[in-house]
Formats: sequence, C-alpha cells, structure tokens
Amino acid sequence: MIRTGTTVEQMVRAIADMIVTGELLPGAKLDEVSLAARFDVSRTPVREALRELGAMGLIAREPNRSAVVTNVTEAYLHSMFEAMAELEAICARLSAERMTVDERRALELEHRGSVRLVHAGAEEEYSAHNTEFHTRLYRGAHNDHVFEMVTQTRARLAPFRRAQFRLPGRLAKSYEEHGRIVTAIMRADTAAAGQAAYSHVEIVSDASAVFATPGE
Amino acid sequence: MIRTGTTVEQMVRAIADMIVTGELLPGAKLDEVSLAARFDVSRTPVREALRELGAMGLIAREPNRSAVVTNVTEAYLHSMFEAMAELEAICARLSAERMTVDERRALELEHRGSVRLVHAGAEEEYSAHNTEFHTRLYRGAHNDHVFEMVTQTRARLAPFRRAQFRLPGRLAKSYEEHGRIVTAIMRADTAAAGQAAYSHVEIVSDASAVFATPGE
DNA sequence: ACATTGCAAAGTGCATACAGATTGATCGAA
DNA sequence: TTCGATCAATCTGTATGCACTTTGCAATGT
Repeated sequence: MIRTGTTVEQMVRAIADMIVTGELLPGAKLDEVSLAARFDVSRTPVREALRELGAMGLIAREPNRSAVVTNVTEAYLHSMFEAMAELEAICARLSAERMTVDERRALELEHRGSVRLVHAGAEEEYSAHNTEFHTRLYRGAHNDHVFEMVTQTRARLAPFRRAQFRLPGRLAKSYEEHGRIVTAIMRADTAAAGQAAYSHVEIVSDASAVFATPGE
Repeated sequence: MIRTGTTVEQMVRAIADMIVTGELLPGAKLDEVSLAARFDVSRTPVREALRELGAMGLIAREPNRSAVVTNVTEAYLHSMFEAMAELEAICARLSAERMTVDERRALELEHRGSVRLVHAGAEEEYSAHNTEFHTRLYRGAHNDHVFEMVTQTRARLAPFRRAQFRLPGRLAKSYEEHGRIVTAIMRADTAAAGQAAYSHVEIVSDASAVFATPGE
C-alpha cells in the first residue's frame, strides 16, 4: 500500500486495486463502517473515497444504500468494449504518427521480449507484459486527455477482462495481434495501426463476454 | 436549482453549472467554508461535492489547498479539443450507422429550424440549438459509455468554447458544417459523417484557442 | 532598508456525534 | 401457514469539533 498522499487518496488507490485485481468482485457491497474499521480511520475519509470511486465509475452509489462494486449490464459492458476499441484505435493511429524513435524501439522490444512468455505459457507474466504494452501505446499517442479516458475505461473493464488469457491459445493470438499493431506503427501506417488495434480489442471483447456477470 | 437527490448531488450540479456557464472562471478559488455558508450546509457535504467535481476534472485539488476551477495548460486544452474531435467523429460515424428513422428526422428538423437563428444573428439561441444538436448526435451513437465520455469532455471544454459564436461569421459557418454532418448521416455515409464532425470540432478548437487563459 | 523569525488568522483533514432511512426479525392475526 | 405490522439493529447523511497546515503580517535584528 502506497503511503503517499492523504488518507483518502490512499484509500481510493487501495479500493480501486482491490476491484481491478478481482479481490472485490462486481456486486460486492462496500459498507462504510467496515471499510473504516479495516483501514483504521473514521467514516469521513471513507465516504470521500467512495464518492471519488463512484465518479470514476468503479462503484455504484444510491442514496441511503451501501456502495456496490459496479455490476454493469451486458449492454453497458458492450458499449464499454466498443468504446475501448475506438480509443485503442485512436491511440494506435496517433502513436503511428507521433511516437518518437525511442518510443517505437521500446514498444518493439517490449513486444519481442514477450515471445518467450507465450512459449512458456506464463499467463501471469504475459498479463503484466500486456498491460505494459498497451500503456506504451496510450502514452505514444501524446494526448493527455485521451490517455485519461482510455486509462479509466481500462480500469472499469479490468474485472471483465481478467480471465481472458486462460482461454486456450489466447496468449499466442494476443502476441500475433500485438505484432500487427507494432508492424503498422513502425511503418507509420496510421490506418493499419488503427484497424489492428480495433480488431484486437474486439477479440478480447468476445473472449471476455463469457465472464460477464448477469445484471441483478 | 434542481431539488432532487441528496444535498451533495444538488451542490455538484449547482457548482458544475456555475463553472460551465462561466459564473466561475478558471482559476477561481472555491473555499469550503464560503460554499458551506452559501448553500447553508456544513462542510461535510461540501467536501464530498468538491471531491466529485475533482474526479470529474472540473476543479483541481491539492492537499491542504483550496479547490480551484481547472485552469488547464494550453497543451492539455489542445489534447482535449483533439480528443473531442475524435469522440464527435465516433458519434457521427455510429449515428450514421445506427440512428433510427425518427432520430434522423429529428436531427434534420433541429438543424433546419436553426437557419432562422443564423439569419437573425441570435447567438444565445443558436448556442442552445447547438447544444441540442450535438446532444442528439451523441445519443444517436447508441453507446452509453461513449456518451458519458463525450459529455464529460464537453463539460470541461465549455468554459473555453463559450465565446466562439461571437466571432464574426461563426454562426453561418457552424450551420454549414452541421449541414454536412446531417447530410452524411441521412445518407448513412459513416466515413463522411466522421470526417465532417472531426473538422467541425477542429474549427471550433481554432476559434476558441484565442480565449484560452494562459496557464499560471 | 531588508531579510528573518514568530505568531495569529484562516482553511483543510479527519474524528465524533446525532438524526433519518433501511432492513430484517419477531409477533400477532387471518 | 402466510401475510402484515411493528420495532430494533444497522447503516447512511449531515453537523460539529479539534488538530494540523498554510499564509500573510508584523516585529525584531542586521
């Protein structure tokens, strides 16, 4: 747990992590007194943290009800994946256009280095590499607002994307799709980069649909 | 002032309105005690409202400092306009593809009805029409998450876009650009709709750049 | 005159307290 | 047995209070 910042900031990070890592599953209730006890603070900072998490879309709040880890409807989940595909496509296009030589090289290295994880079937490690790869893509677009939007959307999708690398053959396919994106970016081919990124997310969307929890 | 919802919700709406309408200019300080006095509540709901507005990006907060209406740097402002153009393009493309017959008809009517405002030079009224026009575009995409992102981005850009219709000839140009978008959507020409929407925002971006407040 | 230190005023961060809402259980009646 | 009402337990919404931080000003020393 990071010790910097105010109590509220620490709690926001901690709770967001618990949601994104799956420690708190969609639908889980977050009552203020328990959280206060767990973090050994009063309810005031807890409430502010929940307020912020609510604005981020990670939890749902209703008056006089406990906060609940967002349990999106299938329709909304679909809209998020579609939005994610569009955002990734934007990042890929802009990256193909704007990445510095160093950024391009680093992206390619990151990608090439992951091939051994694919052969080893190292799901956990590949997942970490995957996060790094996409983050590089988002940064490479050199657009801070797009970066914020894509990061937030990714966080909200995390619980539904988690198990995708467990599907048979998904690792190798993911690697291949990344390869297409990298190639297009190295060639500064914006259209190809955008299309490759879009279809990459589309496939993840399909792979993840299985795990969507039905709305209450 | 809308009376529904909790105290905090009312305050969030009220303060967001003040920022978006320009009653509170970028850089303005929002101290908790004054706000509490102004809304006749304690500091607790005020703090929660500020927390939420901070998460929305409308105000900036630092520990032990008063909240400040976001005063974005020129670079960040540029990234927001660029993101806005991409988002509007997405909405236009999806609208061209997905709008129902009724939605298309309503959009066209809204557009045609505004021609008299252009001739009359009614800036205020045209501005209201403009908001309505774009909102229809966002809804027509039938993607809730994209709708949320574009709405939030629009809110953050509002202070910098306000004066655009005061520029000579801007009204007529805006009408013409809307026309191109409408035509493309009526024809279900996704590519043309996307391009028209993108360049529409680009022009607004240029028109608004003049009014950007310099970073501190 | 100018820099520095000390202090007071004001503001934020968090804890505690209380009021109102919700929920679930229990008891009674149909 | 089942439905309904009532009440207690629990939780959220808001107010208030206290401690710490920041900031501006003034007094003191150079």
